[in-house]
Amino acid sequence: MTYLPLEGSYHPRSVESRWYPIWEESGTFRPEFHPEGEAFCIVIPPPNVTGVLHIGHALDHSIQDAIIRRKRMQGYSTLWLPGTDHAGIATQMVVERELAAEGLTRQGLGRDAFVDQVWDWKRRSGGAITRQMRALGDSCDWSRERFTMDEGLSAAVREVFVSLYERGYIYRGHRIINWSPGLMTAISDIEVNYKEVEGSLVYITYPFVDAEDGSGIQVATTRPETMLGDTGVAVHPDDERYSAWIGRTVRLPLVGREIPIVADAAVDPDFGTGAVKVTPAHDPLDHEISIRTGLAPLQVIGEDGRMKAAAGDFAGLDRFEARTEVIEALRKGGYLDRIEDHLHTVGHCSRSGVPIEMLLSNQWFVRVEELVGPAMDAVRVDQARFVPKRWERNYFHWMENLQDWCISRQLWWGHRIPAWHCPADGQIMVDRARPAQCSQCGSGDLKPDEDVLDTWFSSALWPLSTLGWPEPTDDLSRFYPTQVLVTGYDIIFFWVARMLKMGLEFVGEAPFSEIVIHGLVRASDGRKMSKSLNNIVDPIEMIEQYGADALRLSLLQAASPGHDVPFDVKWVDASRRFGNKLWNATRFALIHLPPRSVPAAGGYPEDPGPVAGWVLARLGEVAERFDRLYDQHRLADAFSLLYNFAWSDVFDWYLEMAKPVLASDSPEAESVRQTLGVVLRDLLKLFHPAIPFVTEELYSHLVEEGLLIVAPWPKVPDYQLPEGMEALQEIIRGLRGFRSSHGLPISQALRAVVHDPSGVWQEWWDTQLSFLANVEVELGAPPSGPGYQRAITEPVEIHIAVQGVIDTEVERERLSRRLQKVRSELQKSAAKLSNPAFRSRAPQEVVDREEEKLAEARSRIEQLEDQLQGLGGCGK
RNA sequence: GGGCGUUUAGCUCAGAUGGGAGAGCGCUUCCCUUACAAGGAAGAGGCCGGCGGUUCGAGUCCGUCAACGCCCA
Repeated sequence: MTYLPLEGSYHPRSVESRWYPIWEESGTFRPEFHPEGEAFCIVIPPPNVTGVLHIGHALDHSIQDAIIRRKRMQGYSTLWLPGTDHAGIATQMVVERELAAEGLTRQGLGRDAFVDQVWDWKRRSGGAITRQMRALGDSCDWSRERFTMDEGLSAAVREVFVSLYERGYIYRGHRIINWSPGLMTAISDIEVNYKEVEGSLVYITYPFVDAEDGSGIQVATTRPETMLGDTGVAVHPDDERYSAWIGRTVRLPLVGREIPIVADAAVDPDFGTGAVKVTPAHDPLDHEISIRTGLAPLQVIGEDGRMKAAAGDFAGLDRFEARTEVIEALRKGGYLDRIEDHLHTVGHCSRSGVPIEMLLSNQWFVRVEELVGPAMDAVRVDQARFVPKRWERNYFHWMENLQDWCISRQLWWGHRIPAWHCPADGQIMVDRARPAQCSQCGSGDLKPDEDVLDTWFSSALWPLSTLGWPEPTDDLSRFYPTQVLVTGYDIIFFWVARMLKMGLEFVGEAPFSEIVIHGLVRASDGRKMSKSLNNIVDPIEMIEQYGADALRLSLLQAASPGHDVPFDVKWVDASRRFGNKLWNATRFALIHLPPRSVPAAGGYPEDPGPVAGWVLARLGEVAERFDRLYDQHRLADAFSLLYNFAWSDVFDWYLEMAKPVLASDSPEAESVRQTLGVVLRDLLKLFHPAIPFVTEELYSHLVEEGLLIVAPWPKVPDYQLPEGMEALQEIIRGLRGFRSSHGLPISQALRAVVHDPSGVWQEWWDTQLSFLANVEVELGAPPSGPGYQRAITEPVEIHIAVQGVIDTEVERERLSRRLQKVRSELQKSAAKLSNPAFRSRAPQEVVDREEEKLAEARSRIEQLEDQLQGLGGCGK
């Protein structure tokens, strides 16, 4: 293969388009690439098949890919299992909208034809997600891609449903659920958005049946139309205002029904009048009260949001029209006392935007009581650990307050509930396949259940079903339980908890050992991204503009574990600039090294000189800390550490210090050149999990052979930190500061005499000072007389020949400022040390360090004062 | 009402186990030095939300108050 040199600057587009197919075709994404390695598996939180990736996915995937790529390089048999979710409601709506554009409805089409349409739609547009994932660089095993409606996964759903039913954990019940009149289906809590609404509180009198004077009990409600379905009035048992009235009967206005006043502790005496109307069919709390007090439910609002026949004169009206009409009728009848403005929260269907109805409905439920215990224990005993740990508190809190889970949905797109009804005798049969006949009456005329399952039901099985369960597959035994789950805190309840419950119930093991929780990506002002605020950032646009690497790195660096991530394009730009920097550093290396000459592993010099030794020692130190942070999933800290090391230690210091050495024919040149190669190679390796494309590209120019994606993870040998590097850096910074404050440009060469009474000077400093500070030095006694200015005092004295070019006033200011600083340091140390308690109770090493600081400050002050005095001599 | 989180530089945020306040961006000044001006060098800027406590020592631990945010009811 001929070698094409690197372009002069970094263009993410051309680099990123190249590598993905190479990686994929080389089989590196598959666990089989490392058949002997220890298994390491992450299942992806499946994105919604109807959707496109948003910036939150980009964060979620960046973290997963960063974890999986490092493990792959460490030799694990890694599997990142991709897939998508069928997203019942969302998908059905998308297709219905499409049909509507052609003037069609799903009802018109019929169930089977409609479901065919959805599959067709999925085939046409379901690939958007996977294309975007490739653009992001996600290194998942596409050969194992799964979809929740795949046959295998559907079989898992049926198996679980039937098993849970047989164990008595699934039942059909008549309970209060969230109902969307817009979509005509039960919906989950997550699909309900609570919004503050300016409503009103309506005070109504329900007259006592046995009172001649028309007196009665006053109730307050935000939903007067529901009074048509009232079957009682409840007060708190301890409420003295009403205790005498408990047991009396009132006549329901407009309807005439006689209903009792009952006592129940769930009533809030401070709300309204303290007496509440009880509508068991339309309010969960009322429903509970009705069960305790024996009040019968009466449904007056229908599933279409219109009043039912039971609403009498109001039947057929829309629920909001009915509200107005009821108020009017109450007014006419003299039952209406007053109406107050009232701010309250109303649940809206997140998909259709319509206010939801809580209503009593026949639905399928999962009883959670028995499933909760093991799922909590698994977290309690660290079989599954939340990272950061504090999220387990939220988890426990939620698990302790669980309600039975309504799993049926009145949709057509989804897993059909494996139940059959016998019209003859009403018998319901649950089975893996259609029963031949009714188990009770023997009739062969059975009707399948019309409903489908909540999408979360299949999501709850994701780690099991994607690995092949209930079949005893090789993947299942090799990769279950998985190692890490990466997801946002917003779905701990809806998803993570349910996976834990199902995994424990059916396999007896938690599906993952670590649950890495990240936050939500927010706009740079901290607000949520939303269409209405018009502040949504499209990750694909970011990729086109700045490159996937830049997007990934900026997200990873900004995402401290478990916290929300404010997003700013500026960071992406900063990351892209980092890519350019890395690019150019590699170009620099390739000036001094033949292309593809660095070994894929090892190659560290045995006996580096001070410059190479320093950077190698730092590399080792940084790599170790980096690994430690990484293992704790503190990726933001890990990559920030690496970023700063790369830019400051390697690019700003090492590359610069390498230049004069490489230009010389000193014996050190070879190890500096060699080190240049291995340090850059290791940087590329360490950075690869975050910025896979650019690192792979640069690696291909630098390293002999092999792909970076599967290159061995760095193992840096121990190097002693050479003496004198920090002192030299201090001297260079001092000289640069001196130049800067006196306006002496770097182009102006300076001469200096170095007085080194303690003999710390190292010969190699000469070259570096000449190159990095443009100062030629000679060792000698401190020169006396004018024409020299002492610039640095620690650890040596440097007297710069200035020949009258410096401004003594400026220098005086500079020194005074420094003096002030050192004096305050001295004071601090002195204060500490003069405290006898400090000396007696602090550890000896802390005291010693303080002593050192004190001594150092003293000598610096002396020298600075000396210098200032010297200045005074040359006039001001 | 219950639970959780946040409060550190102009902005956005790091600061394990208590012991010399940090990064990125922004700002000021200088420099187109042969990897990179998408760059380099120097620099300014902080009663670490308030109060109280523990401790020889608190940004860090405890209590309390305040503001903001999220979740649940």
